[in-house]
Amino acid sequence: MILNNYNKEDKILLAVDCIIFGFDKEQLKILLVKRDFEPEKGNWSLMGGFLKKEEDLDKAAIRILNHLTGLNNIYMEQVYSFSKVDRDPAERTISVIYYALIDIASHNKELLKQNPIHWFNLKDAPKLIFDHNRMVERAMSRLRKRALNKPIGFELLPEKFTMRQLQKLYEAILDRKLDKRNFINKFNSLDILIKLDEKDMSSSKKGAFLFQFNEKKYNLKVQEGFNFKL
Amino acid sequence: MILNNYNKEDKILLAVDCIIFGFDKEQLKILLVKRDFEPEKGNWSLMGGFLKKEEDLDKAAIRILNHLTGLNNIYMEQVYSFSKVDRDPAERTISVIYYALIDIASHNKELLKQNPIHWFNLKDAPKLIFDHNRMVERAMSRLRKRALNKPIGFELLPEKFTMRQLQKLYEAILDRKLDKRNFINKFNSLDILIKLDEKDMSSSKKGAFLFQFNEKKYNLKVQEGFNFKL
DNA sequence: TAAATATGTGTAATTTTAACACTAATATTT
DNA sequence: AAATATTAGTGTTAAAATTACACATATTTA
Repeated sequence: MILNNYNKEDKILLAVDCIIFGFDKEQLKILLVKRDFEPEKGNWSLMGGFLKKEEDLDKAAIRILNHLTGLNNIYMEQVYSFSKVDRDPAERTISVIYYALIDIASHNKELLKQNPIHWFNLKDAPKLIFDHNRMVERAMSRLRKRALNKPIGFELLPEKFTMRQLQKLYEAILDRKLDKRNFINKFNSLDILIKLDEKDMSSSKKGAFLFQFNEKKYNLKVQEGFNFKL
Repeated sequence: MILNNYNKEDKILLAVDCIIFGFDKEQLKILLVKRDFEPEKGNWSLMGGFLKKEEDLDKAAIRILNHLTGLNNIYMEQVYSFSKVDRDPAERTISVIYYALIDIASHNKELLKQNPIHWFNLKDAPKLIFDHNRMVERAMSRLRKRALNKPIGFELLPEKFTMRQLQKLYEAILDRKLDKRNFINKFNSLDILIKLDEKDMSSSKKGAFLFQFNEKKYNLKVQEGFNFKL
């Protein structure tokens, strides 16, 4: 009745496109690539590639990210599949999008090797090929939801960070100012940060204490039913 | 650099599987189909089909739902893509899942025409083929999120409903008891229901007032920044 | 030693959520 | 005709969460 004969069915190209978010002290950024073949040669694009027969989508996303940036062990998450018939004028292609989160500072060396890729501030990213701008929007909205429901600094900040950096990150993702005291109070009440003795002296004369995520404690609490909620 | 040559790439079968949720006074249900071909012939399965070259995923989901149930104008939403290499032993297939919401009572005539399909209570649904049980779980978790962030009765209830029915629906989706008075107070404060003069006499001697969603008002409020939050 | 700069801290008011129990209407039974 | 059984309908109070808000501290540089 349903899938009665696999052989008759259409087979289709399946692309994976990656929305790579990075954070660098102040601004939320996105990594784009200059496309070097037709159609749309020379225009800015997300990083993409095609799914191979012998890999699943998660693997493909990891492979594509790694191939284009050299990066490994990056947090990625599937977001949505785009499938308008004419979305790619060259050929019918479905694109499954993934977003990635990167702490720019601690990965910049690897990245800089690569040629035609560039970090843009999310706010002034250029027009992208095909439906890629809409993909970015959707990934962004997913990122926003995630930020409210899971701690996000694990991936998008250096291992040690100041409260102010953490706050800036949340402000960038949520795109609104947060109150300094309320933010700190809130995070303290969640009790998933470790305050270090070290200070970061780069941002002020007084210096600011560094913190770390207590991932172990966080995971334990989650197991016990804890629900992060900013 | 990236997608350098479309022709070299693998093309793959793309399935769409539908998780069809229904509600019937008390219970959240799911519509399943008995598979009538190999592999897994005779076992219960989600409704599925393959994407055709000339349609996008949303269209395919609508077509599949309609073909198997006769239903039209049903709310559907894309959830996630499943892609494990060996998920379908017959052939490499990616499956994009959609969930649908149906008011069972007002559609049962159309549905009953169809042969090997059956409503199961979600709680005692059978083991399904392939990764379909995991698909149901994921769709369910998406439905739960949606219920907390958007009014859901538009699709899963008859046009006119009692407060008690609405509450039962939310209880079924969220899988926990809610307090009657708090629930009503909350919904009243949202101010998106119309209280009718009519009563439903089927559930009690006293009768219960019927309500309707005020979709126009709801949409207006959303435009003005209103955020439904149960 | 004065000025400049970013850090760090607590309380009170407001809003939201959660807990909770009785009366009303009416059909059915005795 | 009265008693009973059943679901509908309604408000208040306590607790918790969120928001708003201002000044002293440490240190470098002028």
